[in-house]
Amino acid sequence: MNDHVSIAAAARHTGLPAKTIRYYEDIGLIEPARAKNGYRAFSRTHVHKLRFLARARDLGFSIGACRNLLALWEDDSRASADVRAIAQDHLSGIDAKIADLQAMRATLSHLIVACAGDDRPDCPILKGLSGETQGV
Amino acid sequence: MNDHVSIAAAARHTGLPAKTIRYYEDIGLIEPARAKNGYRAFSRTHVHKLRFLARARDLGFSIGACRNLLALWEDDSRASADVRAIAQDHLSGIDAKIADLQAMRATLSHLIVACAGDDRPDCPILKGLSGETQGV
DNA sequence: CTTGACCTTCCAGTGACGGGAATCCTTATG
DNA sequence: CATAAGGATTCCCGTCACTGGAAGGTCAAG
Repeated sequence: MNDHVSIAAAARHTGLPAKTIRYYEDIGLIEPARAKNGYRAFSRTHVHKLRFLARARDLGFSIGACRNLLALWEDDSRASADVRAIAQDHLSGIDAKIADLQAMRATLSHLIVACAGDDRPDCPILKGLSGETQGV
Repeated sequence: MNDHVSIAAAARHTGLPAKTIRYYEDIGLIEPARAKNGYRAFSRTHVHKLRFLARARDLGFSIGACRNLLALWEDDSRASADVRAIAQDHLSGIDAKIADLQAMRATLSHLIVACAGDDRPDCPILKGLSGETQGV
């Protein structure tokens, strides 16, 4: 019992805001014990889980994916293929987002390069946004 | 009056869902006229504005940035520098996001490569997420 | 006894819409 | 003339993953 820590300590150990930890309890990701006064009491295991969650979120996994990863993490008889599938899926999503952003970046930087950026009103960026095709 | 079109026609002309057009009116981006029956009536100018918004959103500009761009677009005495500043700012944001995603991508793909992805429980991905440093 | 640092719950807001209900307007058909 | 279909309207809730803040309970120190 003595090795349980408060939410502020759990926050310090994991880098997560206390608010976020409460939220994770709300949505059923963790179930910390309660002290007699009603305060949350986090065991070492819970802190470890929270650190796992923090890292997974840092890597961009959604809460849903984190839930699945956490379940696999706790399942000693898991198949690593299941974990890999989740990670691979997420990687595909990341790649898609990168591709989208790079396409935006390309268009936008073309427009920016073409724009004088002075005090005159003539502006290729606005022209591009209003649909006029730019000469190459 | 006759050259005004319904919201469905405006949606067709711009590629925006009708719901989105109503939302843009809600937040004050456009102010379509109303027919006697209460239906929205979009002039050619409004459709043009909506197309502008659609393209700007496609390039990832936030609604706030779109509002500013639209104001500059309608201001004949604008300075192209102001437009350029908004675009440049957005480009920086895109670059930051790309960098974030590429960092995630790097970590994640290392973990995926290291994972056998078979029916055994041993899994470098879970180990990585739980904080164990992987040997290089 | 009070102050201040914690902790609790609950409610509201974020960005940019999307889904769906309940209702109204117009036109075509039986 | 009744009605059905196909649009249009407003309004409210849900999304995702939190974040901020209010109102109040708990505890150790001075």
